[in-house]
Amino acid sequence: MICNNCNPMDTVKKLIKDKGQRFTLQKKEILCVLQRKPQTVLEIYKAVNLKKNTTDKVTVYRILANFLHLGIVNRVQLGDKDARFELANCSHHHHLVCENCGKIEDIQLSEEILLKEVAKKTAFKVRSHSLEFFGTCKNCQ
Amino acid sequence: MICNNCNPMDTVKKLIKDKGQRFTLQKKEILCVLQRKPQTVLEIYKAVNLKKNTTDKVTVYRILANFLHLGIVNRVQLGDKDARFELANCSHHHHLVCENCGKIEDIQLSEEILLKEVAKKTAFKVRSHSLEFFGTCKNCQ
DNA sequence: GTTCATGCAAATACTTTGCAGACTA
DNA sequence: TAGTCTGCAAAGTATTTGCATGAAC
Repeated sequence: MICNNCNPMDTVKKLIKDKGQRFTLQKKEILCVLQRKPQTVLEIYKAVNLKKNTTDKVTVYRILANFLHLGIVNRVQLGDKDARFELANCSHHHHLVCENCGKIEDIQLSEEILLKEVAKKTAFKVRSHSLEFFGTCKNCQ
Repeated sequence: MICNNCNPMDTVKKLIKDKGQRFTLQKKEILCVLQRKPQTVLEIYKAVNLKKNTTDKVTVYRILANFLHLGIVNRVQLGDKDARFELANCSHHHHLVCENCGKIEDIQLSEEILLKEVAKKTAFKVRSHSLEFFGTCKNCQ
């Protein structure tokens, strides 16, 4: 959806407008916040309202649901209870979640071997997969 | 914790008793239900009360929290919103989640290669990982 | 100006806590 | 019988819905 090689903001703006929807201040701010890392609804809500109150929590829920539907964001589950949202980049990647400081790093792996293994072992047709690692980051060791 | 080669019920009973806790009817029923597949709190609650009402929803929450703490169950996130609980078997495995019928199959893979790749690429120390596949099962194709 | 999106209030759903009575060992 | 566990009630969070006002185009 959103490619690393192009400006996410412009790509998303076009996508939204093409659907006959409005590109509002609130959507812009949430996109901006999401550029940093995968975040929970609460984290996004707080980040957006850090300087001045611009966005209601209900609006965050609604915009995220909308973005999810349009494929602008992905929902990821990183061990803990609540889901996180991250920009849907072209490049497929996985996460390294530090159990000590909560830092989330991205990593790209060659998992084709595993996909082949699944294909060989079962009749299940894989559409997507999620792979997350939990442990301690460099700083926390 | 609970090994495939031994009777889960007896193993768990011993584990609970060793901690000075009671092995109640409610715990027994929840264990029985979990033997089938990973399930959400609501699914477990309904399954347990299918024949006759024996267990309050609050009790399901409490027992699951207790089991989680004792390592009797694991919490797994399979794409959808709510967490599922499954018996913690000796054998590490992953899941094939059918997006059509919701069926969940277990699969064992040789993922050492990926763990080595992570070790080579970063300084992150991996303690555990989760790997789930989403797609369509044999029946739904 | 038209239409969609947001904010507020309130409803609904999910999860946790407190306490008295019931049950396990 | 002692001490833990459960059920019920209620509090605390999280998420969704309805509707009038405000913003985008």
